[in-house]
Amino acid sequence: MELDIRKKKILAAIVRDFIETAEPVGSRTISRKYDLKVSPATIRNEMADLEEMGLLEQPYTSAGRIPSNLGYRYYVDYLMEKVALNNEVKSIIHGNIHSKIRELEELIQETTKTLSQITNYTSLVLAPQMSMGMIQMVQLLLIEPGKALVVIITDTGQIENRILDIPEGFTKADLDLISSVLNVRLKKSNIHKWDKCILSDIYSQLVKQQKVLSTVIDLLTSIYWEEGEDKVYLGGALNILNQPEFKDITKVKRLFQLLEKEDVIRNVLQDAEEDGVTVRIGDENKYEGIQECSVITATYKLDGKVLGTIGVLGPTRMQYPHAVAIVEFLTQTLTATLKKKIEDI
Amino acid sequence: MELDIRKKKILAAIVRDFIETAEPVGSRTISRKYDLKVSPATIRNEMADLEEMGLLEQPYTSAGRIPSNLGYRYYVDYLMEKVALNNEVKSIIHGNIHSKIRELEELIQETTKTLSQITNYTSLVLAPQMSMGMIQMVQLLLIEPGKALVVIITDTGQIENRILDIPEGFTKADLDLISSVLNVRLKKSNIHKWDKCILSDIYSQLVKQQKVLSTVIDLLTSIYWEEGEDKVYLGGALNILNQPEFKDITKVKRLFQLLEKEDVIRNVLQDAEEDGVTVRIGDENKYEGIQECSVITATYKLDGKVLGTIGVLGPTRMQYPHAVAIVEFLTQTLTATLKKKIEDI
DNA sequence: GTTAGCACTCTCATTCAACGAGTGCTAATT
DNA sequence: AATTAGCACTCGTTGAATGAGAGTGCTAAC
Repeated sequence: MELDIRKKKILAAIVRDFIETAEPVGSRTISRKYDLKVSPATIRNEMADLEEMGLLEQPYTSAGRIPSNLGYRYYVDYLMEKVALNNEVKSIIHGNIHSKIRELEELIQETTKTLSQITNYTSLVLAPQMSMGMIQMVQLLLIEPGKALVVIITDTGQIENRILDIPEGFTKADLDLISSVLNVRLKKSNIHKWDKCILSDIYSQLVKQQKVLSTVIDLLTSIYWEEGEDKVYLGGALNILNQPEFKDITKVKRLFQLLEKEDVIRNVLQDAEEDGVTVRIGDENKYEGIQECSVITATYKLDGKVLGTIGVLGPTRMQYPHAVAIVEFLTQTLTATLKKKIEDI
Repeated sequence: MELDIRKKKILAAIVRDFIETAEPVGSRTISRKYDLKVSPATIRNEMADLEEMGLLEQPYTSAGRIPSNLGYRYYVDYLMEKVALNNEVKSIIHGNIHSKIRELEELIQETTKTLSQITNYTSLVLAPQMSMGMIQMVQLLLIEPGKALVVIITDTGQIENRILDIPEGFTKADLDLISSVLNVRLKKSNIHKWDKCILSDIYSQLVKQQKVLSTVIDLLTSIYWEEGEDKVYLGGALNILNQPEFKDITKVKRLFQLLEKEDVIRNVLQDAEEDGVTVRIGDENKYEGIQECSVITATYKLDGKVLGTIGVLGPTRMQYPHAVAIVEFLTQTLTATLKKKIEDI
């Protein structure tokens, strides 16, 4: 859909004004507030065109216009200008999200809180349950024949446990041997930096226990990378109540009933594109209850691999430029912080 | 405050009617719906008296009456009759809360959910973080001189870890010895049933390690009894939105902002009396945001010791008899279920 | 192509009256 | 002395009428 320059300007003005005021925008307002150097009458004609194209809507005859979902989409795709975050916001983000936070869990909680606070929308975050520390100790224990318990202590003091199937014949001595070799080789090492060298070294020392060993190594890695499903974080749900479109309690209820379900949030977030910021406007969302809302998402990464997603949820009448900028900046900060943490260790 | 029989009847009728309809109750309604065999005029006189005593209020001149907080209090203390729960409700409770649920955590979650479901109010539950299982394995590991890790596996598959200070001189061999003795003696035993006999037996076998041993035993016990602060559970928060008194979004917001804070819920619940059902009506509650609400609480126990508290929160215009009955029955069921579980093990 | 002018539409807030539910008081009744 | 019928009065609610205001769409002029 190609629009001439003036139509673009008018559409942008209407979207901006409506986002700001939540009131239908009239031709007069536009020609007064945004200096388009044309009379209201001209703007009216253009608005009629834009409505015909499906970019604008009229709540009722002879009210002002409001953007349709398509209108928002056009605005987000072609009209919206990138805003620069002011330094205050940046410093809040940097103050809250920094590499001194030791565990991923905490980092994510902080992110969730920060995101909802600075956007004034509801924040959604998806994160793997992953530990960031390095190994301080590994110990394999025989629980019963064929079953071993692997205990890992990280330098952050976290203790992780896993139960492992082992060959029936394995004795306590075998496990102790594996434990001691692993301890010597892996102690104080960052699991994200293990390389072929270290690993083959270990394998050569434990030829006999090779099979169990590889399972244990997999296990150690898996503890750091993922344990079960990604966890969902929700912040600032009450911010929704500040939006005039949610002064009706039944809408609030419908939305909250959705947000109560972790699956829903998970699905919403997994809808994000791998790169860049994704904006889902109104009925572009799959769930009925959030089709009066927009969701802005982006992923954060570690070693080029997508770790999780952050997002904000607000009314379709959302401060897109601002929210997009924040989501973008926050994922970048998060990605950078994670990278720094891994390197620091 | 002593009331004559007729006044009591009238007060009870007004409270009941208002709880049901949420509309101010008039003299006519009472004489029609509740057969008091007196005319509206008489009832009017009585109502004027009751208002003077502070038990009733008039929203505005010549509207009907509604109960004041004091009126509810009188109703709850003297007028309300115990209702018997119908079998359907009982069987739902018994279906959800039973001794086959292995872990306390799960039992409590189920309780929270059930409570909000059958009352249609918001449920609040306070529970210790305590494990119900018996020990399958105990192992002490040397992390570094002076520090040991205690790993406990319960029969429910839960794994618990604690770090323990030990004398510097303690060797791996010492710890292994303690581990093996504990394992032999405590395996498959229910920690809630340990008696002097078993313990002194263990102590006699480990004279040398006595000091560490007693720490370990304390530790084992403490894992089962408490680890840090009691945990707060919240269920059916959205039920609040069904109440006509919360059709105003600002009230909803104020309340939700309170319920977001675990401390608040903890305080509200810790306000419960140790025995029986406690009802806090309106401004009897300490927090301003819930002074338009009532909270009904009761404690559940294990071995005569209070373990935690359950409660429901609703508008002051609450189905007191029903809610009290449910809270009472649910704590009894919970207490009985816990007892049964301990015995069964 | 743009704009001024104007009639028209629709919402919103206000006013007003009628209504109804309910009270409080008085006087009559039991 | 307690109860009740009767009645005037109060106050919120409802619905209709009204006018103001915002904004449109169309036409004709620029």
